[in-house]
Amino acid sequence: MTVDCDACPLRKRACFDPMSDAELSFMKKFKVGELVVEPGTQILLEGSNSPQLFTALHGMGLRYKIGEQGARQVVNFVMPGDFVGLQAGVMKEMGHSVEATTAMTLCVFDRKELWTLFRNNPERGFDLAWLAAVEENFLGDALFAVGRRSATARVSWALLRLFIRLSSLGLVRGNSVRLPYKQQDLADALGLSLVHTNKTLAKLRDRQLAQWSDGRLSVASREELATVANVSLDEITPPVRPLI
Amino acid sequence: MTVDCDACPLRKRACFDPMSDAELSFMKKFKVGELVVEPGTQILLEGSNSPQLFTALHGMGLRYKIGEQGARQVVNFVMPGDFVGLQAGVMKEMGHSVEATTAMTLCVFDRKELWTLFRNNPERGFDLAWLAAVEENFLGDALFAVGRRSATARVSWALLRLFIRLSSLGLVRGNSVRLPYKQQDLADALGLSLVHTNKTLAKLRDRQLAQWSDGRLSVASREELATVANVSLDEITPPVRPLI
DNA sequence: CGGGGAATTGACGCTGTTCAATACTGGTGG
DNA sequence: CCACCAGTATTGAACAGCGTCAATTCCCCG
Repeated sequence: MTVDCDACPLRKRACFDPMSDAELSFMKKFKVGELVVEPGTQILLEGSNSPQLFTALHGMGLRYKIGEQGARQVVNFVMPGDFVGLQAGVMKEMGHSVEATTAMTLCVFDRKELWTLFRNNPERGFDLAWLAAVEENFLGDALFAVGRRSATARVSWALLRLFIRLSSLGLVRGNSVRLPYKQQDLADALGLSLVHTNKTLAKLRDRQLAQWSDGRLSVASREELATVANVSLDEITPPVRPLI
Repeated sequence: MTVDCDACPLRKRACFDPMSDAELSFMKKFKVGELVVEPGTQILLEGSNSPQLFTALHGMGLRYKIGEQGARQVVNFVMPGDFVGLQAGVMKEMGHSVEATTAMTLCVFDRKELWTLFRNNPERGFDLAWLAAVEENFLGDALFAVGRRSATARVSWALLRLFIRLSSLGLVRGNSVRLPYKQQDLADALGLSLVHTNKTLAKLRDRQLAQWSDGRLSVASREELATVANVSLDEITPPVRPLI
């Protein structure tokens, strides 16, 4: 009982480019199935060469790298609409692992068909390059945050970015949204220790800037949080992007 | 007096995929000229939408972001064979600025032709996605380095990565290579202060691990430097990649 | 009732920042 | 030819942001 692309709940979101009929019918062929996983499941492993590519449909996850001594760097958060496995599809292997944080369901594509995508559907190929460029752009921002911002600004930046991203997906109710990660995940994304992340979150809570507890994130004023994070709201707002 | 793609000195390098005759003839049409700039010249500006895309032919440069208070984060180093402007070509605007560190000459492409590239030359389109994926992969590594490594390991990682990269371009003579950057550039790439970068470089010099002075970098033993950097040599070695 | 994962909080100190002074270089104008 | 200057590299000293260690609490689950 899989979701038909015609009825895809993501397509209608304003944060994605509208899809032409031709593209839609191509996607229906391209999609070969669905993957449903429980929380904690590894979806892709760093260094592996998966035969399958995915687009997240429901649920949220993490992209991360593990270092020699077990240090973990979270590279990005996976949300509905995200394409997963581009590196495996285009290069030899993945540069990071992907893991489900909540229960997830993902559209499954056949890696071998990726090449026919580029040949027969150049627009979709262009879109894939777009996605890669957006990801590159984000990682540059993350690098800036980790390299050049204080702990308070860093945490503010991350929370605001997550909040706005979830907002564009239509998941924010009022001024709060479900954020099903652990403090350790955020710490590993920002290059901070768990303890200091916790204390920084407490400070933001005290200052009424952002409240994240029991898996829900509330942001009273995006503008104030942006001020603390030291970013302008529009440089943090993701562009409308293709859905694949 | 521009360089003809037939005679392109980069194409022969083993670090680039060989180019078919068809690809070669396409590149000759795609290339519309050359840009020659002096050291310090801005090539692309963050947030701008350049009508032109480039491939570095000679010389070296920097990709970087500037924050609100003038903080700078170097996002990558530009070397011969690097494609510059992908983000501008595929998204609305560049996510970072690009500047020439030395004198540079770059092949110039017309941004409007990018779309015909995807349509008429799917292999080249695929290659562009590949390049974007490689860049994404690198930024993930950089994020890991900045987020999770000590200053000594970080500097070692960067020097080793630069060294190996230049080595694959055939620029290393003996065990040393020209590295025309300032310590400030390296500091801004690694999220360190200039002072501490300087002291860390001095330590590596004392320990005979890496010597970088007067614009030349010498590495006696890649293995030892890799040990200090806490990486394996092959995870730091760039893949053979397409040249565009 | 017991156990394990996550969040929280305090104490302590190391790693890296900031401030500041010095030296060295090539370039410029008198 | 030399004084002067700006940019870069180097080094020392004081300080602080953040990491590490450790203890406690809360909560879910068996």
